Order: sequence, then C-alpha cells, then structure tokens
Amino acid sequence: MTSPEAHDVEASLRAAGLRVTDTRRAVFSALHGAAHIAAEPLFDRVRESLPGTSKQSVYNALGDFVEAGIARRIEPAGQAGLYELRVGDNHHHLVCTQCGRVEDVDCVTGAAPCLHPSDTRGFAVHTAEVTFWGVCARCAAAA
Amino acid sequence: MTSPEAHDVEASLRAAGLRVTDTRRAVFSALHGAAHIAAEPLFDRVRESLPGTSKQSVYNALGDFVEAGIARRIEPAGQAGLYELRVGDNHHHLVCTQCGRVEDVDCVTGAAPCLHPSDTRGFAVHTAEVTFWGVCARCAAAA
DNA sequence: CTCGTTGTTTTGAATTTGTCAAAAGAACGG
DNA sequence: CCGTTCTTTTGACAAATTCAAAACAACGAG
Repeated sequence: MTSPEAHDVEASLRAAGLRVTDTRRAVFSALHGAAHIAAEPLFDRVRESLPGTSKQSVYNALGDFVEAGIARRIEPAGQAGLYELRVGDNHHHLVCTQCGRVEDVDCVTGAAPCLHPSDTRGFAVHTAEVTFWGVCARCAAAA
Repeated sequence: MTSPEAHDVEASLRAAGLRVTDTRRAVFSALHGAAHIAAEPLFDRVRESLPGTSKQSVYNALGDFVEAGIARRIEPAGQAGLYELRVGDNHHHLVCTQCGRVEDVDCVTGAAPCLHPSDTRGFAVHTAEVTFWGVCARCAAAA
C-alpha cells in the first residue's frame, strides 16, 4: 500500500467535501508517500507527477486539506510547517534537536486531549500537543 | 516585584556570563514585565526606555539570553516566537486557538522530560514540550 | 451534454519573521 | 587607561507564507 489507488484519493477528497482536481490528487498522493513533509519538498514531488503546478496551488491544497480535516499541520519550533495525513489519533512527535528529523509516536495516554493541564486558566482545552525533543540515533552515533 | 532592581538585572546577566549593556538591561527588564512576549512588541517596549535600540540588537540579546539559559523561546504553531524568563521548570503552555493568548501551566508530572514516549524510536529524549490548545475564557464569552 | 455557478489555479507581488555580514563602538580584565 | 573581545548598528538578504485578481475548471442542474 505504498501508493494509493486513484479511486481512494478521489474518494478521500470527495468525502472531505472537496472538489477533485489534478493538483489535489497529486498533493494527496505525495503526502501519502511521506509521514511528514514540508511544503517545499512536497512541491518538488508534486511537480514530478504534475509539472506545471504552482507553489501557491500546493499551499492552497494543503490548507484546504487541513481545514477539511484530512491532513494535519505541525510546526516544530525552528522548522517550516510539516504536513501529515495521519489524523484523528492525536499522536505525538519526536524531533531531533540536531538534524530536525521527525518521527511519530503513539499517544501516551489514550484519546485527545490525552492530558489535562493542572489548571485550565479558564480555557476549554481540546487538544494536548506533545513534542518530545531529543537526539536521534543517527546523530548520536555521529557524535 | 513588577520591575526588577537594576542590580538584579546586572547580576542575572553577569551570572549568565554575559556582558552588561544597555540593550541587554532593557531587554531583560522588558521580558521581566511580560510572561511571554514576541520580539516585535518587545522591541517596542525596549524603545520606550532606550529609544535608539535597533531591532537586530533585540534579536541578538534574546538569542544570547536563550543560549545562556536565562530565557526560553517557544513557538506555538502559527505565531511568531515568544520569549519568557521562566526557565528551568519545564512548565507548559495553554494557547487559545482563536486569539493566540498564551498562559503558563505547571508541569503535569514532575521534572523534565516529565513524560516519556511509548517508543523512543532510538531517540535520547531530554524534553517533553506540551502545548494545550483550547479556547480562552474571553473568546468563549465572545461566542 | 452543455451551461452556469462556484470553487480552484495561476501569477506575481507583498508580508512577516527572522538571519547574515561588516564596520563602528563599548565592556571590562589587566 | 589600553587593548582585546564582544556588542551594536546598519542594511541587505532570505525563507516561508499569504494576499489579490484574473483565467480556468469541476460538477450539478436542466
């Protein structure tokens, strides 16, 4: 299941209430091939299958996906935004402080928000985003 | 204790191994007056007490403070970086998804990293950064 | 199947939030 | 008080988005 059937892509887009276009198909497929990817490299990938695509269209598609709930945007401090198709399970992220590598980790304790602040300060909390910072195996080995 | 004694500021800077300069004194004091503040508004505040200061100097001072460990930089997705003097206690943040307001919350469970991923994926984890997303009381009231 | 509406893409500029570099100036240990 | 080293200023530069308007395409109605 490394590349989704065209039908699956279309179905996903339609199910999200989005019109099916070449750009969106290509962006969705490219996202499918990477756990987390920034707009720029994703743009490069999209251009491989759909050469004329503009960067703005990629940003549009990504924004639409996030708004529609079929993609999620994360933004580890110091990096460009990353997009992922894995949504709805409130999973968390490991980020390497040296090379920036990002990996998924399952949620520590159940469903969103999965954690509750000691004092909500009057906020209606709906999500707890957890980012684990550390050094990845490769960077540790290199040192 | 809304504004620190000049002596305290100097002592803090020196203790961090930093030379004491007008810019740093002003930046530190301005930071002291706000729990979290972005570079731009902080620059405005600094200019009130030290009009000639350049934005670059403010960025320099903030970067130096972070490097020296006397300030911390957080970067909630979608916002400019925020600086805070509260360091060393691995506390977390509540962020309003509507207005962007940020509040501190004490760490849920003890000291850093305070949480451990279910699977470290080979990472040597040293910090768990938790961001609680929700709607603040004011925004909830406005809706 | 064709049209029209509505949503999408393109193009190109603009914005925000910083970083880089070099020269001038200031801190502080000796 | 001097000299070294660090800091500040100035101004250019850069990355990652966002904005806006005009051209274009999807797709439901007829």
